[in-house]
Order: sequence, then C-alpha cells, then structure tokens
Amino acid sequence: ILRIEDTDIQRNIEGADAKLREDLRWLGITWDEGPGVGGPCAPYNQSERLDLYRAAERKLLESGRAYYAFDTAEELDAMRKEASAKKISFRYTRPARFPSDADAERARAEGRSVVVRFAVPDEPITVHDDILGDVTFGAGEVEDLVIVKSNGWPTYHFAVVVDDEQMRVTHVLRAQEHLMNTPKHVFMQRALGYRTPVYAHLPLVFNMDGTKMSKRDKHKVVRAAVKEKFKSKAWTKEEAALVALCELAVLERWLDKADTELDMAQVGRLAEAAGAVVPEIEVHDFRLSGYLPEALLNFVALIGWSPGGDREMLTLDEMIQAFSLDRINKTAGRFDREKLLAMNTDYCASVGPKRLLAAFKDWAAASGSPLASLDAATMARALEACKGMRTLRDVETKAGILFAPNEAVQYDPAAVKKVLEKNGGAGYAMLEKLLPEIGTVEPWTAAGVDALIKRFCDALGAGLGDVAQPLRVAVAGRPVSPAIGDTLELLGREKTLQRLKICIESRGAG
RNA sequence: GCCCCCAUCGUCUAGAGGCCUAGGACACCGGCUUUUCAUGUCGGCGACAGGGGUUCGAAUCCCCUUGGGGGUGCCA
Repeated sequence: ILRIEDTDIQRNIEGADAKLREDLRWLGITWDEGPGVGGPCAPYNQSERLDLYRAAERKLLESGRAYYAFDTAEELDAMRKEASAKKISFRYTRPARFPSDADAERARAEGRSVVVRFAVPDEPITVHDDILGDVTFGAGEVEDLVIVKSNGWPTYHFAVVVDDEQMRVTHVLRAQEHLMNTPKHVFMQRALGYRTPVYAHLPLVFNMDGTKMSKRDKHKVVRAAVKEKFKSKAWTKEEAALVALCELAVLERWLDKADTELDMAQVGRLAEAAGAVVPEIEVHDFRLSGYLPEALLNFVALIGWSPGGDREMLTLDEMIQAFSLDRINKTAGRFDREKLLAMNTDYCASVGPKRLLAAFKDWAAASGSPLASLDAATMARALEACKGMRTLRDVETKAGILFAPNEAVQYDPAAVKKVLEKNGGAGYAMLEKLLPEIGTVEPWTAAGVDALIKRFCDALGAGLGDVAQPLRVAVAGRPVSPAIGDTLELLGREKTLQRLKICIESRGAG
C-alpha cells in the first residue's frame, strides 16, 4: 500500500508525491493499492481522508479519552524553554476538568487556538517489536500529545493510527527514530478499540561520520563551504547572495541553519562557486549521478539486513524471496559510498548490453547529458568502449568529447607538455608522421585503426604508447579516453583528421 | 536533564554455546594484466569495546562500566 502522509499543509511541496512515485517507479518498486492504482481503502492521500479522522476524534472526545487545549504554540514553546533552562523535563499538564465542546466553541470564537490532545493513560506499557523485542515505558513517560492541530488537521500520530486500522495494515516497519512514538500509537489503538499491528523498527542509516543521513546534509555541506570562503576572505556575504540570486537577509537566515530559505537551485549555485560537492542523498540524486537502480536498491537493502552467509548481489526478486524480519539488524549502518560505487561498477559490467543501454538512455535524458541525442547504435558502441565504468556518467566524462564539436577540445597543458612537447617535441613529430597514414584506414573501425597503428609502430620500432598517447591528446585534449581504436572509431575519420591537423598547427601556440 | 535503543575488521556484514586459528564484500597496502583512464586478477593488513559472572566450554547467555545513537514538535 502506498499512502501519502500529507497532513502538514504548511510544508507540503507541490509535486512532491509525484516525484516520490517516480523515484519508486525508477527503482522498480510497485504497490498494489494507492495513488494511481486505487484500491478498496481509497483515497490514499491523508489530505483526502479528513472525515475519518474527524469521526475518530469525536469518539475520543466523547469517551473522555481526549480533550481540548487552548495553549498557543508560542506559549508551549516558552514553557519548554523555561523547563530546559531549569534542567527539568517538561511534560504537558493535563487539566483537572476537560473543557466542553461549548468551551472550545467559545475559545474559537474569541480567536484562540484550539487543539485536541489525547489523554494518555497513566500506566506503564510494554510494546512488542519484532526486531528489538519488548520495550517498556514507565507510567507517565508518555505525554498527552496533540492529535488534532488548531487548523483542524490531524497530526501524523493520529492519522496513521486511524488509517492503519481502516486499511487493515498488519505490519508497521519504520525507522528506529519512531520507536518512542509506538506507545502513543498503541495507547490510541486501545482507546479506539483498534487492533495493534506488528511493529518492527528498522536501524537508522548514518553518514560515514555517524550522524543520521538526511536531506539537510546537502545544505550542511554547502553551508560549511560558503563559511569557509568568508573565513578566508575570498567572498563577502553580498557576493554570496549574488551567486545564490537571493537577498542578503535570506542568505543570512540560511547561513543560520534555516534550510528552507534557499532552494536546491540556489544551493547548487553556491556549491559550484565554492567548489563544494553536494552529496547524493535522495534517490533522484543517485539517478542523476549515473547509478543503476538495481545497484542502489541492492546496496541499501544490505544496510541493516543481510540474506545470510556470503550472499551479496541480489535482484529485487531475490531480495523479496530472501527477506525475513528476523534477519534485520538492530544496529545502525553507515552509508558507505565507496561500496555503493563498487557495487554499481559490478552491475554496470554484469547487467548486459541491452539493459545497460536502457539505463544509459534513462540517465542521459534525466541528467540532460549531450549524449542523449546519440542514436542507439552509437550509444551502444560508446558503452562498449567505456567498459569498466563506475557510473553511467563516466561514459560522458570519458568519451563525451568525441561527440562534441572540434572547438570544444581544450588541450590540457600538463598533457601537452608530457605527451607532445617532451623530448624535443617527439609527440608532435609522431603525429606528423602518422597524419598521412591514418586516413588510409579502411573500413574506419577500431580494429582497422589498431591494425594500422600496430604496423606503424613496428615499422618505426616504436612502442604503442609512443603513438597512442600523442594521438589521444591530439583528438581528446587529455590523456584519458577510451582505447585508441575505439576513440578514433567513435570520433570518425573526418574529425580525427581535422583534430590532428588542428593539434599539429597549435604547436608552440602556448 | 529525562526516556529509549544499540555495540564483531576503517565500513557493510556472516556468526543462534563447541564447526572460529572468527568467514565474505568494500576500502587500504603490495604484485600481475593493460597504449591512457577505468576495469580485471593474485596476495597481504585488519575486529568479537572493557570488566565481572554462568558453563567442561562464550563473539554467542546474564550483570556492570564505557562508548555511540535516537526521542523529548500544533514535522513526519
């Protein structure tokens, strides 16, 4: 079941659930009931199920298991701050007598804020968790939580309890950060006469530094880089605001950890200018970076779970087969990007050309790569020539220049020096000797090019590297490209000859 | 502060009292392959947090200490 929990109307972002569904679709994760497919418990957006929550709220209010409260958020905030200053723990004090419906009506009429709180029974509770075992909370540990906000919308805690019952949810598997919420939910289930589903709290996913991995890390990394620029006096705040295309005051709030002040486009601009790399956090980030969904899925599944033994590479179907609650760990796991990369490398090499081509097309389109416009046959050749790639993006990095116009070639000074100018310009001399020969290759294929270079080397008594490297730098501008035969085949005869001439003519130009 | 959870190589993990001289993968180090990069391949380094019990026997069970994490919202 896919259920969209969108009860925070202030923070709902337009199109967020469409993106979420697209991420799931990309990963190959489907749902039997939910948005798009319908089901017996429709609608599946909580924002469309308000009547259900209203009815449950009524029931709780009438049975004296919930009550109205009139404190404002600001008042509560002040009380919490005061308690924290005194180093005592704050817990909401339940009124001796619960306000009536009429009291609530009056308060509303006076413009005061009205919420509904659940009256948590003053007794200890033991909840069972299928991973952690029994967890006991003492009497009075659980506070009377707000279940209906002053805007009339239910809180998450209340909505899930109602929906889980109504949707016949049997298992609640969620992150361990929800463990403390479970007694609240179970108390509410009891008060409403609901069943309690099986709970299983999954270990958290950490960054390598042991902090919880979250979307905010993107802001964190860029913020640190920007502050570093201020520190070294490389930037002023005004300049940074200019880069981000925002007002100075907005930037300052963002610097003060208000993530929502800047959007990712603005953060991206700051990152680029500051030379910071925004880490991939969300599914879509990994898609844009050139990861295969099967690799991401496999990697993530292995954080906090294992099929047992030495098995590691699994398809989604195999994971489903092997899955069992009792193989889930209690310990948080770190998100090791090196291992993900290694796994992605494995998948790129093993999925087969057809699947790899499809994945590459998806990546090129999603990321806006210039290679997206190549025909399928050329893409397949490029993929083959880039065997050993770690990510799909590596193909662009390594071979992209071969599909760009000649003017795009930029000669890397270090490479020119090392490969072309060294030994009195031996590289250039080699290119001049090669120029009249290379054009004669027929047909223009990697094998043909390789054969010619081999003959050329033999005739000169030169090593393959003495010829291939100058050639590579001449056509790609850098010492990195696919194998020389593949490089020239992908470039094409005409452009190869053009770039060779351009390179030779550029000699000494600086 | 209070409540709760956790603890095997640097990282993800295997391990259900004797199969453990603790296995695999990533990373790291070294060799080989290679016309560049990346692959590939062979080998090496490397852990049961500490202390008490229980037991003939403990990485596995119990307790304490220490360390890490989560929660403490009209967020989810």
